[in-house]
Amino acid sequence: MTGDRVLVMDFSDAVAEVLFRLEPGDVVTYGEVAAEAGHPGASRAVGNLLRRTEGLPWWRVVASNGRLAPGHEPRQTELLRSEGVAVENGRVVVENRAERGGSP
DNA sequence: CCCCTGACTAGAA
DNA sequence: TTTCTAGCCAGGG
Repeated sequence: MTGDRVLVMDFSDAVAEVLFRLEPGDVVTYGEVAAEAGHPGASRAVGNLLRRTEGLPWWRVVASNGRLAPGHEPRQTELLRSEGVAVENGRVVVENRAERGGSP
C-alpha cells in the first residue's frame, strides 16, 4: 500500500531524486527527468536546476536530440565515455544506424 | 504581483 | 543538414 513515498517534494528535490537514481552508463533527457520528477514539460526548469545546483549527475542528462550541455561538451563527453556511453562530436550516439551520410 | 533568464522541445524554413 | 521561432516551466529580483 502506500508504496508511494512521494511526500510534498519540491521540484529541485524531485529532480535530484531522479538523477541520483540513475546508474552509471544510463542517459536521460531533460524532458524525461522532468516527467519522472512529476513535472512534465518542465524540461527547461530541469536544465536551469542542473546549472544552479551542484553535486548532481548532470552529465547523465542530455537534450532530446542527444546534444550535450553547451559549454560542458568536452567534460560531459569524457564522463559519459568513462561510463560506457558512446559519444561522438558532442552528441550521444543512439542506437540509430539509419541515415548517416558517410559510409553505408 | 510583475518581469526576465535559461544546460529545453517540437516544428517550420 | 542547419538555423530560427514560438511555447512551456520554475527560480530569482
